[in-house]
Order: sequence, then structure tokens, then C-alpha cells
Amino acid sequence: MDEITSSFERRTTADVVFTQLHREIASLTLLPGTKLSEAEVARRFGVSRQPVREAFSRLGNLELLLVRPQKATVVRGFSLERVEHARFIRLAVELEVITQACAVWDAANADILQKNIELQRQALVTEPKQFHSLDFQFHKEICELGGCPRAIDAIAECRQKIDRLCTLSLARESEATTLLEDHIALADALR
Amino acid sequence: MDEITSSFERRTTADVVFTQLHREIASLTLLPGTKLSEAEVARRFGVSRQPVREAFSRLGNLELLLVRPQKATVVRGFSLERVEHARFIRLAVELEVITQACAVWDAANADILQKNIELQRQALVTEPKQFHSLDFQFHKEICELGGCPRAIDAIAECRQKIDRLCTLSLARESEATTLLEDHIALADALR
DNA sequence: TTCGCGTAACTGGTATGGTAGAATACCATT
DNA sequence: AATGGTATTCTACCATACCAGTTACGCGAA
Repeated sequence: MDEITSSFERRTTADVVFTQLHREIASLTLLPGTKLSEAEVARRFGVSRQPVREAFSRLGNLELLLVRPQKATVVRGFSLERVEHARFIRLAVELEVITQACAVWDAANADILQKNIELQRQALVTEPKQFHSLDFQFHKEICELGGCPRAIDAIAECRQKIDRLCTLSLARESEATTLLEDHIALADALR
Repeated sequence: MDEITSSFERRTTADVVFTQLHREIASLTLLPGTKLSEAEVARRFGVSRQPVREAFSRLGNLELLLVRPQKATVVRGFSLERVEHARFIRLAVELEVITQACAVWDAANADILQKNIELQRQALVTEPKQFHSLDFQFHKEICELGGCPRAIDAIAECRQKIDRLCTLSLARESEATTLLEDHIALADALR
């Protein structure tokens, strides 16, 4: 989730509110349908309405909040349709990245990925919390090796939308195992 | 470009400023690097700084403006890298859509596309301005027929970013011809 | 009890004043 | 003339007050 905050040089009040609210929405501390009021949130954070308003605006742009004039702002539900959409985009991008990666493949690349997979295997039994970042890096490496370094941004963006639902529905640990298998298969296919 | 404003139920002052600025940036009336000040723009529109600020925020989210604390807000340049990125995403999505479309293809679908292509051919000689919307609809139809109606949103989003550069570099008319050929080839391939 | 209406509380949108930080221009000093 | 420091001026940011719709609640009549 830190990909979001890392680009801010100086943290303004609005940034703080935005980041915190984003976290709460993503972690489902704030459930969809929850009504948020600028004034109430402002009180909670001990700031004026202005930065809260700014934060609401950004969250609205991310489609996490539905804010309309003179009506209460609510946490947006994730329709399955929208999740499916994000998953579709991600799939399309990943496939294309892999296609491109195939064109320029060599042994050195395979080594890099293999090294990452080993780390993943270790992380799975010793430090499950690290798996997530390794997973991210795995895809990032494919993007870079494939010559599309910026593609990872798009993938991460989709992933973030999808993950909101995953937090709700399934345990991360059991998922990690299947992901690792996917990664191994992927590396094999590239070779 | 109207896909952007159409989703607003009630037009607020901020909406107006946002839409107008967006138009000016997209049409290169405001060149990249141009410095914009909240106060100055507010004066120009005859409104307070607040809605301008709101508009700046939205444009910043779209990466059209670079707004950082206590520093002048500038119109963002489109690095070739970013255009390439958008083009890449679009390509990936379109390819995937077409793949899916192939799976469920039949003669009726082919007719629909063929009808659109005929319209395009006419538009090219009689009413070039219509070509753009027909082009949009062509891709939209493929998305819908392929069972991914929302994919067109992602495509349109990328296209918008790309078009900003196209406005600068090449005449739309000559491009339209090659696009039509592409469309015909595409419809053939699907069949 | 139930329905309708009016009012009061609350919503986000707008206007404005003040503040801290960044950039620039300018002057003094070397 | 070149440079370093300073003051002015600009920036976006934040707080506050006010406004115009919207919603919700309670009271009175049927």
C-alpha cells in the first residue's frame, strides 16, 4: 500500500487524512455503505474541513468514495463487476508483458527470477508477511526484463482494487501457496 | 472528451473549471510547462480560489497537472515514456478483448461490425468529424460482443492520454485512413 | 394509528482571510 | 564583476464563515 504515499515529498495534512482513510477503507475497517461526513471526520482528526475535503476528493477519484453534492458521502461498495474489470485489465497487461518478455529472454533473466522464487519459498515457511512484497517484486522483475518497466504501475493499481475484496473473502496464507506454484510455472514457461 | 463530464449529475463551479481547464490542456491551448496559479485562474473564471483548487486536484490525479505544496502548479509534459505506457496498456487490453471475442464469435456479430465499417468509409469522404465517434463505437462494439463491456472504459482512458500527443504531431485526416484499414483487417481476422 | 407537512439539523459547495514555505530579485560585500 | 545573503513576492495550504440544497424527524390533522 505504500506505493501510494511514497511519492509525496512533503506530507500535508490532507495527505495524512487521505492515507489514513485509504488504509481504513482498504482494510475494511470502514465497510462499504458507511456514511462519512466531512465535519465528523474533521473532528476525528482534529483538523479543519478543508484537508478532509481534499482527501475525500482524492478517494472519490479512486472510486473508493462516492461523493455527490448535498448528499452524504458513502464508502463505495465493490461491485463484483468492477473487481472483474480490474482483474481483466491486470490479466491483459500481464499477458502482454510476458509476451514481450519472451522476445528478449535469456539465461541471466531466468536466474534472476529463479533467485526470487527461492526467496519466496523460504518466506512461505519462515516469514509469510514478506511474501507479499516478494510477489510484487517478482512481477516487477518480469516487467523490467520484458522492457516495460512502467507496466508494473498499472498492474499494481489493478491489484490494489482487487485486494480490497480478497481481504474480505480469503485467507492470504493459503493463497500464497497457489501463487508460488503459479510463479514457478510462469518461470518455466518463460524458459 | 465528453465521456468525462457526462457522469456529473449536477454541475458545480468546480466541474465547470475542471472541464474547461481539461479541454484547454488536451487541446494544447495550455502548453506543457505553463505555470498556473490558483488565484490567477480564479480571477479568469470569476470564481473563488476554492473551486479552482478542487479542479487542480482532479487534474493532478489525472496527471495532467503537477501540483506540489508551496510550489507553482505547472501543466505536465507528456514524456514519450508515459505515452508509450498508455499505448502499451491499450494494446494489451484490446488484444485480450479480441481474444475473448474470438471465443464467442458468430455471423451476427460480423454484420454489426461490417455495418459500422461501411459508415466509417462514408464518413471518411463526407463528414470526417464523425469518424472519431465511429471509431470509438467500433471498439466499443468489439468489447461488448466479446463480453467485456467495461473494457472500453480502460481503452478510452488510455486513448485520451495518447490523443493529447496526437493532436500535436499529426493530422487526424491522414491517420483516419490507416485506421479504417486497420479496422477492416481486424474484422476480417475475427471472421 | 397513520399520513402529510413543515421545520430544524445536516450535507457538501463556495468565499475569504491568514500562514508557512519556496523562489526570485536585489543589494551589499568581496 | 561575481557572489552571498536578505527581503520581497509569490505559491499552495489551512481555518473559518456562510450558503444552498437534502434529509430526517416530529407534530398535528385525518
